[in-house]
Amino acid sequence: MSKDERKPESALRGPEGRVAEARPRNWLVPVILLSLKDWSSYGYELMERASTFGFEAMNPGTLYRTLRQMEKEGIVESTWETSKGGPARRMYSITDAGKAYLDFWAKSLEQYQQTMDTFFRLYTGQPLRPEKKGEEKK
Amino acid sequence: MSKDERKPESALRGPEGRVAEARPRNWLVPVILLSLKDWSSYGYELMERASTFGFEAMNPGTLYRTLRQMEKEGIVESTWETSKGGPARRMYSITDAGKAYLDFWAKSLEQYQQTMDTFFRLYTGQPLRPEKKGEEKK
DNA sequence: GTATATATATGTAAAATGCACATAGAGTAT
DNA sequence: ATACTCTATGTGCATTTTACATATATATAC
Repeated sequence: MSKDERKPESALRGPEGRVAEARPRNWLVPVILLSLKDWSSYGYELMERASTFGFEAMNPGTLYRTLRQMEKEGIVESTWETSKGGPARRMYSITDAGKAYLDFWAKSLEQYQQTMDTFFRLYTGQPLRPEKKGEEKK
Repeated sequence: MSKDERKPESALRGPEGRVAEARPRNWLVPVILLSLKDWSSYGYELMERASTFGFEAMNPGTLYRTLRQMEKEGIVESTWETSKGGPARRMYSITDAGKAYLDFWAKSLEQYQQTMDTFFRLYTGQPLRPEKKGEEKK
């Protein structure tokens, strides 16, 4: 990735100028963990792989900072790799705690997919009916 | 909803204490708009309805602030309703701009779902394979 | 009258994200 | 040799989003 081909990552905006992009929060962490689950890797490479998940506009600062934070939390660990040509790389690998976290996250994701399905059904289909005065819950 | 049965809204945390919730950012706005699309409503009621979308732990402060902000942006509008018993309610209804915004958001949400599907397929199924040195893209 | 449910709101802090910039090794062209 | 580019990692600061604690007021039930 050459230094000037980075796309601007300013968020999409809807008709009213408000940000209208369904981006998950904390998405970056699970993406990194999933990547590291099978092959250890380093920041620069992870950045490129992240595009697979729609993270094309990934910003280096955020990625590197997140990696360091994740290491502090014990879900990844790193060592310097100086053997290959070019600048040294900090090679990251996932820890057992990291795997556990990823599993946990995946479960949470399942739940959220259901929630979004509900949203869509209501959006495209039958309207959301509120209780009337006489039939309040309990 | 009585004053003390509010659940703590601290986010779900994974094994390492890290937040593990696949909720998209700014989720609240489309949820409100979808609710208002069919029936005008007010904050307190919206809060209860929001639970339908997995917003059980919605916090009043955030909701009311968001509603005011949305009004400033012109995607909802409000009037005071004093006719009914109890404290006055600020009744909100969706504007045309709000409908447009909701449509816009829904499109973005579809993309988001695809991204999550991809994530899930990679998580459960075939591993994510990085290019090896000899076979770089292009 | 005082406790409770209803209803709206603000002030402040913390967390997440974005943007701009800084640094440096190694290879390639001039 | 030196300038340029690609690779690679990072920091500082601002903004946006979300969370937490708390304040206020009206009506009804006891």
